[in-house]
Amino acid sequence: MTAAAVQVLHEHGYRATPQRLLVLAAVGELRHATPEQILAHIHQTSPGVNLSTVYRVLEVLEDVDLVTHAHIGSGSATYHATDGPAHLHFRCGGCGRVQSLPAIIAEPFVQQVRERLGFHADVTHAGIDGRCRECAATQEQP
Amino acid sequence: MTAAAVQVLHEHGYRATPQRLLVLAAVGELRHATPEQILAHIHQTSPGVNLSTVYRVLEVLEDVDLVTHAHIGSGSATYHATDGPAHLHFRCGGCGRVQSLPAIIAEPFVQQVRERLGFHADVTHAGIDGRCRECAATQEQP
DNA sequence: GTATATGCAAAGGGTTTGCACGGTT
DNA sequence: AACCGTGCAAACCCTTTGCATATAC
Repeated sequence: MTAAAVQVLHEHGYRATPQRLLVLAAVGELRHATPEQILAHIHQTSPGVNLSTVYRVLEVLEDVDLVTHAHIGSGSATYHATDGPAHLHFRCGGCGRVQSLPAIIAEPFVQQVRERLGFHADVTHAGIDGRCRECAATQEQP
Repeated sequence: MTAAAVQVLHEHGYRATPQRLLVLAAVGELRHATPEQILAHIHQTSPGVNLSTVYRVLEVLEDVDLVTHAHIGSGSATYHATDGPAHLHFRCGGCGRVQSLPAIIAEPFVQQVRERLGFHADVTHAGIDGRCRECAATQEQP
């Protein structure tokens, strides 16, 4: 898969640098990671990489559609690979855990919004806040 | 209504200061305003008010449930009064306009998420990105 | 060899905090 | 009169940017 990524980068006129492949690998392994988390993961094996590089690399990887980000909660954006089908992000305000569901389940909703406002909603871009089963049960506060 | 707000503040042990009433009024008039926008509005009549006060006041007003905020797009949170029924926010990535719909239309979706994950989704807290009718038609880029 | 990426450090926006003064109760 | 709330300034986090060096092509 890393070979495929090199391919994609080249096709878009980008160079395949170690940092770019490291970030891509980290995103793939972590699923839903912030830039800081990605850097921390990379530092376990490659301590030299810089945070600003992670930001710049993520921009490139989004441009070539290997990665997307979603705004979840109030903190940093979280990045994830665009390998599988589009999905929604549910972030628990109690424990911070992020769960996913295929984006298709929101289709009736998206359809209704389009009918009523003419608005084309991208439900994958923003995470949805709430409480996971466990935290809802234990009434934890955020 | 400002008298009612004074009442609510007092009930929660907060003082009814001019700044708090100014912020509440601004939020009511502006609908969907960022802290900066709220401050700008207030400065038209009361130039002395400080931005950090706006932040602190918004925190208080949220605590007593006179105001809520939603994260829309990548910028600052936007605040709005909790007078009407809960609603969803749709932000156009083309023109930046924010439209609303009653939150009830998302109930089937919320229900389905609860069934499949046990997750209690708060769909009002995060704005939904997309394209409004006009911008979707003209294919504008963000 | 050349243009692009990186590391570093500094700047930038938005938000929070410490402190002394001022205002509400 | 007591205490809470404000203004101001500085600190803070996250993200972006300028520049010289390093590196993929």
